[in-house]
Amino acid sequence: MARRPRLSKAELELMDLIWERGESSVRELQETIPEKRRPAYTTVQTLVGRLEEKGAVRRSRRVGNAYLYEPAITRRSTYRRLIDELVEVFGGSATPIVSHLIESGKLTLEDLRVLEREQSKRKDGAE
Amino acid sequence: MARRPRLSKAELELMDLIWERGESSVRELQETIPEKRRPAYTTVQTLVGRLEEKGAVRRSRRVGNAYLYEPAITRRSTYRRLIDELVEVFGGSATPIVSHLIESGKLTLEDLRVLEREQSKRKDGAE
DNA sequence: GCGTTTCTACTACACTTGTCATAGATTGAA
DNA sequence: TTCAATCTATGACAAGTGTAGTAGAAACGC
Repeated sequence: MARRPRLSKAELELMDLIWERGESSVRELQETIPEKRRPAYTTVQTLVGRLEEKGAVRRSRRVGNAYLYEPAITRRSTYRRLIDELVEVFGGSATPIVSHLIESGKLTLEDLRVLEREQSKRKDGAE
Repeated sequence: MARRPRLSKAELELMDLIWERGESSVRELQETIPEKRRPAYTTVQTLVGRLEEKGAVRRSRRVGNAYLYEPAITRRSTYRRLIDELVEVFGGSATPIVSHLIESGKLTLEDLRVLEREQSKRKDGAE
């Protein structure tokens, strides 16, 4: 029911599939997961059930004897929440996070420049 | 024992105090926590115990009948791990994280420019 | 219509996390 | 030396998470 429920790691991964595929059955979701780390059918079923309880997905319709599920929250708001929580750990400040990203090589100077340009442009448009 | 153990939220907050204060007793840690959200003494004791099991702190010495604990891992490597895990959720890409930070207003264009300049400088120095 | 397949509903269970209580050991002070 | 204060050791417990099994309902193929 929560607008931005707290999702666990496994739930998040499942949501990614659901956002990607849209309306899906438990079977489809399970088979979409690469075989190497594919959990049992009922494991996926349990996770989808929990996602439903949390208001992250809803049943859209029925096909055969199976339910189809669709997202009830957006990827955006979910990721947003994740990041907000990380920022909180960092005492509310975002720059240390970016510094770490740079140091770990995950974010290059070039990435920064692109982001900066994009942002300048957006700002221009807005004014 | 792990070099970069996985710490829970409460454990992380406690580590922050320990990094801040250095060598500390359970009592000192507990009393350092703002009264509004200060947990019971034994709660802190349990958390410190778990941190010790995880290899995040170690007993440094004894004062009176109490132990003092000191960090056994660095803040840096710990934060690094947190961020690496978030990046993983984002499919290994860091730029969406920065985009979100910008959108949420946690990171300004000015922050970006500063970070970029710092990074350019560091790179110059390295070459 | 009836068996086979496929779903859902429900239960289970070990591990982690946040929270704390109780019991017994250690100290410090009178 | 003995008692109150303070620690440590240990146990407990509810909620959340990852994982899966079983029972019974529903649908599909013939």
